[in-house]
Order: sequence, then structure tokens, then C-alpha cells
Amino acid sequence: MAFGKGCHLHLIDGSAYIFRAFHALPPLTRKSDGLPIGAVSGFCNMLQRYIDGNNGSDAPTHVAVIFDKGSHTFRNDLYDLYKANREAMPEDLRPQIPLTREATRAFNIACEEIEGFEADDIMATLARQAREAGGRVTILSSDKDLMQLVGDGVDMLDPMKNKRIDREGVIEKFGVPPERVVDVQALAGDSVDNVPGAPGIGIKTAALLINEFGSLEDLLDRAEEVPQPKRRQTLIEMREQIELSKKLVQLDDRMALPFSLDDLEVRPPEPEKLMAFLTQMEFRTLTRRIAESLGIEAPAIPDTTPEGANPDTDAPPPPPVAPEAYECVRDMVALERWIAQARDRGWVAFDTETTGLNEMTCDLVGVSLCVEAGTACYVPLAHRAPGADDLFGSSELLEGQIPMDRALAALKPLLEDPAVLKIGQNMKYDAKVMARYGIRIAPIDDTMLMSYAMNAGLHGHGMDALSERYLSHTTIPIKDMIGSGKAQITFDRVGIEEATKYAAEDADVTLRLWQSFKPQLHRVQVTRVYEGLERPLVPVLTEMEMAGIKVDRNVLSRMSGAFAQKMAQLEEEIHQLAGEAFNVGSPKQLGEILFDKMGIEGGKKGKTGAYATGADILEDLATEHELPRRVLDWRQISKLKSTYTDALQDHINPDTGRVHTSYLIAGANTGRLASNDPNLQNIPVRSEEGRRIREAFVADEGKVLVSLDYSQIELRILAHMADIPALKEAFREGQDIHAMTASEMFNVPLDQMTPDIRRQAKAINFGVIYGISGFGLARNLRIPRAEAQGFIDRYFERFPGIRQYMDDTVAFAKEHKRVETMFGRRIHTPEIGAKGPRAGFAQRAAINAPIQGTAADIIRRAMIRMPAAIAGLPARMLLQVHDELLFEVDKAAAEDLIGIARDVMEGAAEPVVKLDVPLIVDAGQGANWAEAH
DNA sequence: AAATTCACG
DNA sequence: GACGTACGTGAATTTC
Repeated sequence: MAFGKGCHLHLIDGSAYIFRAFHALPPLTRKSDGLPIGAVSGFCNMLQRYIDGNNGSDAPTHVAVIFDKGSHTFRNDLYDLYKANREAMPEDLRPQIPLTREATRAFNIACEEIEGFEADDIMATLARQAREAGGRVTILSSDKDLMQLVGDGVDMLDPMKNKRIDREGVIEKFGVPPERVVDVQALAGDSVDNVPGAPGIGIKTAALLINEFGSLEDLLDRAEEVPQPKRRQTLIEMREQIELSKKLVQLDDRMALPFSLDDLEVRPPEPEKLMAFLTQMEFRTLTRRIAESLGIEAPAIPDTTPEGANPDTDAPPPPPVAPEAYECVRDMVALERWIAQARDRGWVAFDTETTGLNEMTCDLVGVSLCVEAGTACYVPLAHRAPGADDLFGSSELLEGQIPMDRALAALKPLLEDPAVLKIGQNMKYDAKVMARYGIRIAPIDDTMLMSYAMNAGLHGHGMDALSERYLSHTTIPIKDMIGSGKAQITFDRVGIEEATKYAAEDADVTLRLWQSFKPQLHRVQVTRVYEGLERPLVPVLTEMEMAGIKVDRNVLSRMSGAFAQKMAQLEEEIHQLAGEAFNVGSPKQLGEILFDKMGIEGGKKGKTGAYATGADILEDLATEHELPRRVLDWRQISKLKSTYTDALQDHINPDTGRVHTSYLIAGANTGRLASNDPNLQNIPVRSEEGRRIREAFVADEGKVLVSLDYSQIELRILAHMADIPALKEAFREGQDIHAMTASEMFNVPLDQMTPDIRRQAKAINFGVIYGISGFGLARNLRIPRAEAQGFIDRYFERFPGIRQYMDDTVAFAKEHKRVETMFGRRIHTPEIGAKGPRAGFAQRAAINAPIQGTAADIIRRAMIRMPAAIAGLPARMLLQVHDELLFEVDKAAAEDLIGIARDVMEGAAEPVVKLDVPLIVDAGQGANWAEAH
């Protein structure tokens, strides 16, 4: 039936339905795989209720559900801050968006959306068309932005309150009739959509003014006549902003639509299609109820699926990975098609190929995208002919590649689109590479971090291993592309066809892993860990790593020279003492000199049969002999020179003059970060000589380095977790914890404490954190083993809760094959049931992990909150060293920074965890890291 | 590539 | 009665 006189059009505001459904309902997940499904369920319920309510005389002849699509509309072109303060879509809602489209179609209701337009504009256009054709319109929404459409033959219906809004209702709400609503909105502005309006004027004042002057235009033209001086001034000065606001709130009812009113005719339900969708969603009650109302038998829904099953129980299994099938994207038309597909889905797996492993120095060679298992492409951007170098080591780009700038310009809106989730494996790498090309990828998911949150301690989290383990698929080795060793080439020299298979496979595998992991996160109950402690760290670390820290090459190079001299001198003395020249750096040769030639008592070690010559052994020998002392000195300097003063210089980035480390988020089993390339978490500090290396880490001109570190954080956590009243009390009183321990253990009053007794207690305190043993403590303190064991026994007697904690933790580990931090991070302990020496090892690791891991979680929380907290200061967070954060800040703002950052760190456990002991942060500042620490 | 050593928390 | 032995990392060097 053609739309015309007597017809009645219903327009359903789909996006409003979804958000209502999402926020009104408790989170609900699909039983078989944990897919969040609450909003879809609520959405279906609302649609069903809508259909049930349509039996009256007022039933529609035409109906459509209208959705928003894309985040960029013509309003963003008018005003780039339009809807800028809108919060990101909740993670659990995102995957449900496409499902609501499916649901609408399953109900056999027309479902319309147009890229780059808001649903409101489509509804405005349809409403106008319907009126002009002589029909009536009802808009099912409560959105006040739509009230401007109400009028002769058009009204609104709030589906939740079942309240009809007509002309009178609009006047009640806005104080003006519908045709003046935009004028009021233009003046009042809208904080939700970030429409500026006129400052100081709200809806009430706006309505007053519009009623008095007749229209916005008249008001602005005759603003001089407004009696209130402040108001008058605002209207005159802000005229442009007000006019812009009107353009933002004015709906476009003249859109060109690719469909007509006739296409929206009400269609009878198709029970099979609807039932298929509802059962796939596993809506038991809803399926039964709708089946009843349709007068058919409700299909059975399988109860549940086995662990590790494919998430889409009703969907066919994904196709096997087939690298030959991947598309190579060589022109803009094809690229735009892929981008559109990604937008349609709301997610895309993304991967970059580069010329190296260092994100700060490598060049982008190509990117790959995957929108569905098996449907992936590679976009080559900078491949070159193999070997055909010119004098400067470069060659012409190969034909058939989209120019880099054009491709990136097309990809940027997608990669930055808040409505499209970008899925990666180790996304920090890709985020850093793309950031150097001016693209800030967001929002993201990361399969490496998902694996880490679920399976830390069980296996590694690299893509090849994950693919093997969870997809039973062996990925193409990178060696097949670039070779290895001396003949290794960079990825830009790999043939484009070969590269397509390799690169697109990575994106394909990443997407498949994501589809498998995403529902598992819920099932395993680590969603909070992943979303709260892993994923948010990616942008924070990206910023820190790209900021880098300034290192003074001259300081290092001067020290290097001095070290070389000292080493040469020591080497000569060592050779003389040995009576022959040998390589002091060779433990094997040193062992032979010491134990064979010089005949010192000592033993072989390990299956290699080599003598052990570690520092502790040489330390013992040093009391009797001179040579070992010199070797120890030589080794210390050699270490400082090779690892620090020399190697560090090679890490100074020529472009920035700074050193950019890279943090591994999923490196350490306990939740700690690890730093590499270079490791800036092990810069010397314990020895006076080594400490001076920190003088080379400097603040930029006009700035200082600020260091804040948690005091005794692991002992505090132990005191809380093991619930030791004496320790908790001591921390609350701000006492010297090691002196207190010594006093308790050895019955020495605090005022008679000696440094030596305190030192022993300190060693015991640390030993407890590591899972103490008599042997280990004896070796550490260099005392007889029996005496060490005596200390431990006494410690457990004085603090019986410690033993209890250790026993409980090991028992928990044995039962669950894992332990947990206070924030729910899981650390697996597969070796806990082992026999022999490995048993003790696994038990100590299990005892230590919750303590070390909880401390790691706390500083992660501080780091995640830090950027927002210090946003107003001229400061940057540069480094994390487990319990320390290092900042660079303008001199004048150093104290402000210390105050704010300290508050963030000391309060980082809250509100999730309330510790019985305070967290205390010490701070320092200076021109270099040695001074700041 | 493995083993050894040593820097850090 | 013997086994080994403090927790977590990364990097440079030598040796196989």
C-alpha cells in the first residue's frame, strides 16, 4: 500500500531504545558463552510490547526503527566539539549494537540508518514526507530534541511512561510551541550534546525571551532592547555562538533518503525468522512468550555448552585459516570498502607491519584488517624492490600501492572512531607506530592482555603460541618472510603477495582469538582485571614510552672512559696475581685459575661441570685471597660499563635525544611490568659507584625530575593480608618496621636497638615475603643454618598469622592451581603439585605472588588515574620502577605535582580495596635521577 | 641457544 | 635421608 491520506507512520528511536534497555536492566550474559546480551533482551522486550500494544484502532500502517550511524555527522563539521564530552560507549554494550539491528529485522520491522546522519534527522525527514502525503505520524521516543517535530498531525509517545506528547506537552516542557523549540534550545544550549548556547541562559529564561521577541532572529537583532545588562551583553557578544547552536539543534528534514515511505509498510511477523534469532540469543522466557502470542511451538534451547566451546553455538564453525584467500588492497575504492565493512560491524582487527621491532624508529610498511574470521586484507604501503638499493640504501616504492598519506587519511577516522572497536594483539606496539603518523587508535581491545588476564602463569601470550593453543593453527613464521641472521631483510623488501598472506593472517588470527576470548573473560571472571588493570594501561604506557627520558651522553661517555682505565688497571693486577694472562670476563677461565692453578678449595657445579664463580662465592674467598676481591671489583665496573654507560648511549634516540624504553604489560606472571630495550627498571642505585649513573638521567631545561615511591608497600600488604595486628599497628603508628620486628623477636627495647640487630630483622622481613627458608636466610645473613632456622621459628611464634597465611595460600594454590591478588588478578601455579625441589619453588612463588601482585595492581591503578589527575600541570609521567613513578615537571610546579601524585598513589587501592594499613609515598626532586630518588 | 653473572624492586 | 633452596625481572658476555 502506498503511503497517503489516512496512513499512520510510527517512527521508533532505536538508539534511545537500546540505551534505555541497557541501563534499565541488570547485566545479562548469554549462558553458552557469556556474550553480554542484556540490552538486546530489553530491546526485544520493548519491541514485543510495542507490537502487542498495536491492536487498537490507532494501529500504524507503516513503521520503522531508525538508528544512528557513524559518530561523525555534518554537525561535527559545523562544530568540532559537538557531542565531544559524550562518554565512550560501555564495553558491554558495544557488541550488542549490531545485534539490535538483527533483532529489528527478525521482528520483520523496517530498520533504517544512514552513514553520517543522526536518527533524529532521518525521523525529521520522514515525518515531513508523511505529513505532506496527508498521513499522521507518531514518534516513539522521549528525546526532547525531537520535540521540534511535534505539531499538526505529529505527536510523540514516551514508550517507557506510555505518555503522549502533543503540542500542549511541548509547550509545557519548553514554554514555547514546537516551532520555537529550536530557538529555546539554541539559547539554552545542551550539556549532554555539548551545544554551547548562551552562557547563563537556561530553558526558562530562553522561553521568556523568545515569547517576548517572537523569534530568535528578532531577539538577536533587537538585543539592545533587553533590559538586563548582563543578559543583553551575552546576547550581543555571543551572537555567533548562539547562531551556531541553532544550526546544531535544528534537525535536517530535507535529507535525501535511499528509501521511501512505501517501503515502511507494516509487515506480518515471520515466525521462523524471529524464533531463529531468539533461540540463538538463548532468550528462554521471551522465546516462549512470543511463541505463545504467535500461536506456535517454542523451539528448544540447548541448556549449556561445554567449556571452551565455540561462542556461536548456532553459527557454523569459522572457516579454516586460508592465507591464499586474503585480499591485497591496492586502491582507494577497495580500502574504502573495507573501512565501510569495519564501520558496519562496529569492530575490526588491526595490525601493522613495520621495518623493525622498535616502535620509535621503525617505519610503517603496511596494515592489515580483519572484519570476520577468514575475511581479512593487507594494505601494502611502502614495499620496495628487494635488494635494488641505490647509494643511500633505499629504492623506489613498488607499483600498485596506495600512497601512504592517502591511505592514512582514510584510515584515521576509522581508527579514531569511538564507535568502532579496534582489536589487536599487543596493541601498544601498533598504537605507538600509528601515533608517530598522527593517528591515535581508540577504543581498543587486546588479545594478548585478555590471555594474560585469564592465563598468567600457564603459558606465554604471544600470537603464535595463542594461535597454536586456542585455534590449533600454526601461523606463518616471520622467518619465512624476512629470513634470519646475517641474511635478514626488512619487511618492506618482502614481496607484496607473500606479505599479504603473512600480514592478513595475523589480523585474521587476532580476530578469531578475540571472538574466543571475549566471552571467556566473563566466564572466568577476570573482566574487571582486564578492563580495569590491563587495557587502560595501554594508552598510559604509550604516552610514557613516547615521552622517554633525557639522557646526557657526555656524562655517560666520561664515566665510560674512567671505567675503562680502572678496568685495565685491575686486569693487570689480576693477571699478576694469577701469574698468567687470561680473560677475566670468562667464569670458566677464572674458575680454572682459582681452583685448579691456585688450588683453592671449591667445588664444581651444575651439569656443565664448570666451577661456580658467582659473587657470593668470590666474596667468601676474598677473606683469604686477594685475587677474588679484584675480580669482584672488575666485574662491578665491567657491568656498569657494558650494560649502562656504553649500551645506554646506543639507546639515545637521535630525533628526540631521549631514551625510550618499552614496557611489557604481560611479561611478568605476577602483574608487574617489565621494561626492556633498554631496561630502565634496573639502573644501578645500591652501590655508590653505580648510583652515579643516575646522574646521566636528567630533566629538560627549566624542569626537574620528581620521584615518588611507595614505602614498604609489600610488607604493608603482607600485614594486611595475613592480618598481623602487631605489624598493622606499627605501620599505623609510622614506626620503623624493621626495628619493631627486631624488638619483638629479640626482646630488645627500641631505644637499645643496634644497626646489626635491625639489619637481621630486615632480612627476615624480606625473607617472609619471598617464602622464607632457613637455608636462604642463612646464606643471606652469612650465619649458620641452624641459627637462621631459629630466627624463623621465633618469627612465626611472634607473628603466628604469617604461618597461617602461608599455609592457607599454599592450600588455596593446591586446590585451585592458582592464587589471586586482592584485586582479583589470577596467577596460575601449575607446578604447585610437583614433587622434589620444584615443589618448594612453586610454593614460595605461590606465597609471594599475591603480595607482589597486589602491589603491582596498586601502582597500576595509580598510573591509570594519573594522566587525568595531572592534566592541569606542566608535567609528564616518564618511568615506572615497580614501586616508584618518575615524572618530569616545570620547576615551579614540582611541589604541586608531588601533592597531587602522592594523593593518587596513596589512595590507589581505593575504593575497591580498603587496606588496614596506610600507604605512604616518599617524594624527592632534582635536576637528575640521583638527586630525585 | 644456553649458561653465567649481575643490575633493579 | 637426600634433594635444592628467597620472589620477580632484562641484558651483556662467554661458551657450546
